[in-house]
Amino acid sequence: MAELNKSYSPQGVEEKWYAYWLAGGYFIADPGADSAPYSVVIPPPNVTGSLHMGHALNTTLQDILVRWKRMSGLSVLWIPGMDHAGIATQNVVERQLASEGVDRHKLGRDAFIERVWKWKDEYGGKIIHQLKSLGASCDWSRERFTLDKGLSEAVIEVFVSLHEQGLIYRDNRLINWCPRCHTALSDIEVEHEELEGRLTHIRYPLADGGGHIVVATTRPETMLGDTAVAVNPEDERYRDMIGKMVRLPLTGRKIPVIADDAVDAGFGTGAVKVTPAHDFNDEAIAKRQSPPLEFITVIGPDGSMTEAAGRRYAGMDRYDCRKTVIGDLEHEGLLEKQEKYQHSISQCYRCKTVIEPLSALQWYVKIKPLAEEAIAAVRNNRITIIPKTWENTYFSWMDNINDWCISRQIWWGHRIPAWYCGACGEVIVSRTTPAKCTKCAGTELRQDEDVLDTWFSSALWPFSTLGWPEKTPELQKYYPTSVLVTGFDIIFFWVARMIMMGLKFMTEIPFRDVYIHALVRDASGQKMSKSKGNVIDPLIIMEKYGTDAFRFTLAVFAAQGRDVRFSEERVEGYRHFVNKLWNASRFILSNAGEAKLPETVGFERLDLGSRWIMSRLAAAADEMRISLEEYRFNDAAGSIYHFIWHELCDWYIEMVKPLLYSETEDKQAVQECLLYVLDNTLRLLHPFMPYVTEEIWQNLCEGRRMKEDGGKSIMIAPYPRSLARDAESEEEMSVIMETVMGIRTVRGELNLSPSLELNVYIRTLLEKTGDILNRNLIYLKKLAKAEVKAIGDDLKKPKGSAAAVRKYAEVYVPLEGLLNIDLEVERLKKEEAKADETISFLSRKLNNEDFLKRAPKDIVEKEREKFDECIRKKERIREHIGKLCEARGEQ
RNA sequence: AGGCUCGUAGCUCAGGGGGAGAGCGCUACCUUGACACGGUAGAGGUCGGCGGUUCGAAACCGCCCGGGCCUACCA
Repeated sequence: MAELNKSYSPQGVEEKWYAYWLAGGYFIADPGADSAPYSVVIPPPNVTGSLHMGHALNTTLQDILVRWKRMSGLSVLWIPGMDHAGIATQNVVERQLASEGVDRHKLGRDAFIERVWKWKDEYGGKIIHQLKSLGASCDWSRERFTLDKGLSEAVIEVFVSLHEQGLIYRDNRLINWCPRCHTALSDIEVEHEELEGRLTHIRYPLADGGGHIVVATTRPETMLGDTAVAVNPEDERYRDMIGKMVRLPLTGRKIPVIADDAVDAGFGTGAVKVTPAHDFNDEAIAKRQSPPLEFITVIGPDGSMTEAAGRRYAGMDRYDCRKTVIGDLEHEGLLEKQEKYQHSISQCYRCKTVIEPLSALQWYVKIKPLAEEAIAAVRNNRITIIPKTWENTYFSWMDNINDWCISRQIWWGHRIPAWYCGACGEVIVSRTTPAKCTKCAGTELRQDEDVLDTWFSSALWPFSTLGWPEKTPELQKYYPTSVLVTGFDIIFFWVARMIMMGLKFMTEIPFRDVYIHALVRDASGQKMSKSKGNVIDPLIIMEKYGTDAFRFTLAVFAAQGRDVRFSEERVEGYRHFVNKLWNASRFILSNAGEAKLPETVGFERLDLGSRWIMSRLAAAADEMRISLEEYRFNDAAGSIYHFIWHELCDWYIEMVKPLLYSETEDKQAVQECLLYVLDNTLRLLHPFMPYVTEEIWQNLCEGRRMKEDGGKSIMIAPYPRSLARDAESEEEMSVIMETVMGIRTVRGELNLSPSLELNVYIRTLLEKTGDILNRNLIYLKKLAKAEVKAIGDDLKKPKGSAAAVRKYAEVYVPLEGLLNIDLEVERLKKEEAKADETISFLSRKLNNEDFLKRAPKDIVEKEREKFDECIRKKERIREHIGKLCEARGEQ
């Protein structure tokens, strides 16, 4: 065996084992396997992306599940891949072009797309390497990209098929337009932000000269496109004006005063200017009127004013125009006032540019019929959302869902499979490029210039990545997938749409569970963002503390329903844990002698400590399994942490040292037990800390495996389960532990040197105690540095002794010559006071008739026992104090 | 405006009807042959406030205060 270094350093280790796993093909799924499937599709990161904390958490949690299931014997497939991120990627490449003084229109569509692919090959997919360094055990042989040939075919199939079923249609209405990205966006791609703006009050003179009507607006520049002023029909103030005309300032146009219920008489002046072409509300009002109001588009796709805005304003940027309009109104004496006003503005989720509602012809998915089934799937628990509280979010969105605008005016993406006939205007939607018009047989066909929303293709991800529409073995074996692990921010973008599409095209849910994990924030709870400058780069953390410590920290933080506040100190803390494990392993391996790693260890030949640690190992394994089954990653991590540090290291390793350093018959059994426990511990921990566990495990196995037939890697070693518990040794061990801690408390509280061996007398209070202690004196000697002088149930406390009073026993430490007795008296008085508090609390409770009558019997019984126990304890403490005072008097 | 969520040790957070837990930090002592990235013993908390339900509330319910988030077409 190679000598292990004194402390663990991850450098080199991580790369080595990742390469080893890849070479061994351990990540690769076998659809032909007999074992039950467990499959996960990664939420595909953007091709433009680089690893952030969110990815790190997301990937770590999936990897934990996947490694755990793989070790548990399931046929595991974890599909990785990336999303082509239409708008984001196009933006990146357009910026690149701009720096060369070119724009995409100059370049032309084909050349541009070629350029994006080139970019993708060169820079895209950085994140894939980063996922690998996190340890992600994805099946890279099945990596997919949303613009792959296969996935593109799936997209076309779905589009055409939905169109055939009347679920995709084309319509002209207001859309969310990003003037910078130059494309339409769906409702959920728009972010709302509360900002302080201004509410401008403008006078619109009545055309008949009889006064004016004041309207209030946050967007004065749109007045140039007003086609009405609306008031509430019930509003007495304006009732007479309905039907009259007003003169629209700065334009000379005359527009009517109309009535509409949507107007809130209590807001502003109670009169609203109506700009149907630039406001969603106004559009609705316009369409409700009969005849419908006119739409005048005064702002163009680039965010500047159109000719229709008037010669003075045409070509102006919309914000410059706002200033100009206000100035002009003021000049004409029509500006009533401007007041500060808090309101929310809509911005593009990619570039934060303020959205401009524009009227345009776009493609839509008719969503209600799809949503109904998707709602039902969650309602009937065919799909479980964990934590359950996110179901509310899902339902409330799905219940109020609007049709999905899926066309984007960009080039990078799946081009819409629709063609327009130049001769007759027919729209032909087709899986293949049509040769001639289906209506007039004209050959002058032009394909739609637009591409589909990126999310349209990612909605198909759970089955398109498995080969659909082909009937592949993968699809057969691994659909539906087992779980989707993701953040809440994309419940709408994906989860909901994946469910709709899965149900529609596979007639089956896409995943059984949806695990919604937290958002990673900075230490003060702020969302990490580049603009705030509070981003912590996971790669730097991994470099600094090691990937294992980082992953473990994420897992420990990942409690359900709460966001993660990331703090570097905790990563450091868990790096210490990695090092602790490393050193414990180092100890075990260097003290295992010639022992082989046994496949099982029989309890009968083991000492108490070994039986105890075996039982505790079993307990930890059970806890971890239950926790992982319920996606309680933090609890699973906590269990193994506690086991390794506070049971294996603090107690077991310490207590077997005397055995290992001597030549007793028990020695080999202990060595085997140590190896066995280490082996199982590493396997339990492996899903959380893949690298260090592999590194140690390989050292452990070298030359020590009884059989050489398996064990190439810990990642395919069986996950421990159903190990045997042993209640008796746990019970016995707790007697030892209590006793040891009693002696240590005396030592610590009285400040006796750790190197000083103490003479100890023990009075046993339970029948079994004496026997247990007598059989295990060696542990007391080692763990408490105590020489036990006498044990007995009628033992008298030696004069001038300190005492520790426990449930099973009282421990006496004669202090003669060790220190002054005053200190011990003081300490005991503190204990007495504590006991008094407990006694008074419990007696109040036990004197309460209602409690005795109504509380469950076993609780009452337990409280009574506690009370009795406490009374006895107090008596004993008093006794000790008395004796010490006596002794002091004699001194 | 609705909805969700959080408030527990100095800090970051678990827990959850039967007198409070972890990590880090802090104090004292300790270079004991795995580990000072360590060991032992401690200190430290009216579990945000007020009501209610209950024999019993930090936990369940209501209100309030204070954070955070998500939805929504009040111009």
